[in-house]
Amino acid sequence: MEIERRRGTPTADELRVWREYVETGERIRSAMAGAMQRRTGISSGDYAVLLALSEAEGRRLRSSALADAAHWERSRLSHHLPRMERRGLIRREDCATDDRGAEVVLSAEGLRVFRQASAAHFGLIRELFVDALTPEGLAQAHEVSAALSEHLRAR
Amino acid sequence: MEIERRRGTPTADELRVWREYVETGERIRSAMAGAMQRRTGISSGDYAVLLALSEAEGRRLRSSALADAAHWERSRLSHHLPRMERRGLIRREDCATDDRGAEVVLSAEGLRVFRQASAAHFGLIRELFVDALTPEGLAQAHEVSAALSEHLRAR
DNA sequence: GACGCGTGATTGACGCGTCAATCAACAGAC
DNA sequence: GTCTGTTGATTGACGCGTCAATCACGCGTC
Repeated sequence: MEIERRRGTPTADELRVWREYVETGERIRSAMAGAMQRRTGISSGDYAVLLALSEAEGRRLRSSALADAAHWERSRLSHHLPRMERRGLIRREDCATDDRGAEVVLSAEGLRVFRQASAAHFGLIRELFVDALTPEGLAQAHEVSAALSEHLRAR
Repeated sequence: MEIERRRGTPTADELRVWREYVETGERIRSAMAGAMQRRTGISSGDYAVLLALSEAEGRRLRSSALADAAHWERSRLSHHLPRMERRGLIRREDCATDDRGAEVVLSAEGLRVFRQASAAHFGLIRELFVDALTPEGLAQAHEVSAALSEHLRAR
């Protein structure tokens, strides 16, 4: 019966599509990360932080706000920021209104690197993703992602 | 802010689909990894190694063959195997025909864990992926992955 | 003003991944 | 036999990510 069948092991076809989906995604992310590193010297993580800061009021954010903006755990940020600070991309300042808090500030160098990285990032999105797909393909990618995403959300 | 379309710069729509694609993929992988860890106590990496070994002749492989089967770098394997050995999932033996080589052998415990993990793995593929998609959605996922994959290959 | 609790942020331990360097053993040329 | 270059595999340094524990401050209550 159908309900019963749906609960079982995926078919060979379904498994094949799953594997394709996962492996392709992995290769694309890895290609993106590698090319960003080579072309601009920063990682995807760095880029996410720089992006969030560049869009913030005064190019500065409380570190928890930064974590929220990038969908990161705070502890991940606490590990990552010292590495970026060491390279002069950001600096941390004490928060005026809350002595517990820290503010993360985009440095001039960080802004410069970010602008450069953005161009590379957009170029790579086109090279790796957009150029690979027809307009219908892009629409399909949207539908598939939306379906998967909605299913995850509703879980 | 005026958005001037330049060669190489994706449109807002294209960017949105890209972001959806990447973020959804990330969430699915992370959900898979987390659930596997919780339900079976092993990571995706462990699973890949156990899978390759379980399919091998005599449930043993030269470590380079194992690396190839899992599409891993050898050094990654060299770091990973001691962790798995410590937990009794595999053991390493000297290779009879080549004194440089090592053979990785699936232990009885490793096989037991693998069988259990396989069931969980298949179940999760259905829960996270197959159940989210209609048959047409599955076909679309295949087409999109194939197009992206082919584009990457041809790059 | 002292106590208790929630919250902002960091730390340490550990797993995971890549890269470059290393080391040991093989294989062919001489 | 011994060079020489190649191959199988490991190591160390470092970046990255999560989890649990911790520290420091803010704030309401008494």
